Amino acid sequence: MQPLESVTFEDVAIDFTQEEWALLNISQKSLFRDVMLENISHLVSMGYQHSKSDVLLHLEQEDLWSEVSRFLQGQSLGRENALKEQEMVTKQHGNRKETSKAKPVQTSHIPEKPTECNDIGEDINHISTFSQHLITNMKKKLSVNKQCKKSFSDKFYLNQHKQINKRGKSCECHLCGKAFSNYSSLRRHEMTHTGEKPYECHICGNAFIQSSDLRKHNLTHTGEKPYECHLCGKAFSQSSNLRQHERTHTGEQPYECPQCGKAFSKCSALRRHERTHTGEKPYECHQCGKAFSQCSAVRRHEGTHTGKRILNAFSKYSGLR
DNA sequence: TAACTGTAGGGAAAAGCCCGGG
DNA sequence: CCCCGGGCTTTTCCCTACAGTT
Repeated sequence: MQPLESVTFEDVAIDFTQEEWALLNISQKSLFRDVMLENISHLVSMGYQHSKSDVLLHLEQEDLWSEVSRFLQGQSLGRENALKEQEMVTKQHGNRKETSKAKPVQTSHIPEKPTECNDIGEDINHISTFSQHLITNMKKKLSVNKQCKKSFSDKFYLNQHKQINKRGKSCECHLCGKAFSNYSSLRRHEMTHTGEKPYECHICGNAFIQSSDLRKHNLTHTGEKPYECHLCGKAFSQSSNLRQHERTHTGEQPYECPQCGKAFSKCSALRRHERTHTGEKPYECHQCGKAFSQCSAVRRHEGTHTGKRILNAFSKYSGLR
């Protein structure tokens, strides 16, 4: 059995820059706290010999550090060491910016701009959207770590798991935790995070991850519709669209509302229906602000404003009123 | 009764993503 | 490992019909 010291704090750490940290609200910081404490406790429970500097590099937030520090002291430090280390902590913490800079770049969240996430290559314009995005990624990482916790119950397996990860042969995405049947699938999936799209349409410039997606897209330029309904002869560019259409013949309704049991032939119809339960009205009239659950309902309603305007104008000029 | 609204059926186009086989 | 074809899922937009309400 391999010694356990191959496990490092990096393996379970989640990093935030100070800018990112500043964008989080209280509950988000609290979630971060929970995640970090949970991860540390997993390591400690497995006999991880933590070094404070390890931990410090990942915990740049002052208030969080004091909490983690107390936790670690309670968990595994002798009273003697605790005092010594607290000294060391204060020193390092005072220099944390330098320490942070000196650290090799291996963190997953170090955006160059506060509103750009390198994790998935997304540009996010709104601050609240960005912090929400950060927290989503954090939750994803938490779920990954939770999976690890399960598998790490066996120390031998933990080491195996680490070796596999080191070799990069795991078919599990390190960003979202999704598992794949083969390495190629994983590689392709990773493109969805990196934004890499090697197949570009020479007509409109749209790019795609897979060649088959580009081919599918090309049909929109050629107007080709190779899939024909054998019942009514209607043609479609994609087989799935034909299948969708065929449900109008078969009456198949595979999408069922969990609330009332009503069934629908397509997913979007169910989504739309579900808004009648939630009361969600995402579409708003530009003129009067009235909200509607369906886009087309707003458009129809907006027409009544236009109609009124025309009527008013007519009345004005015709002297009626 | 007409106007308006809520809701649902369905068409169309397009994209994202995964799997299995060659 | 890559390419390809096939398939599933989802999204967005649209038009329309029908029933209920004001």
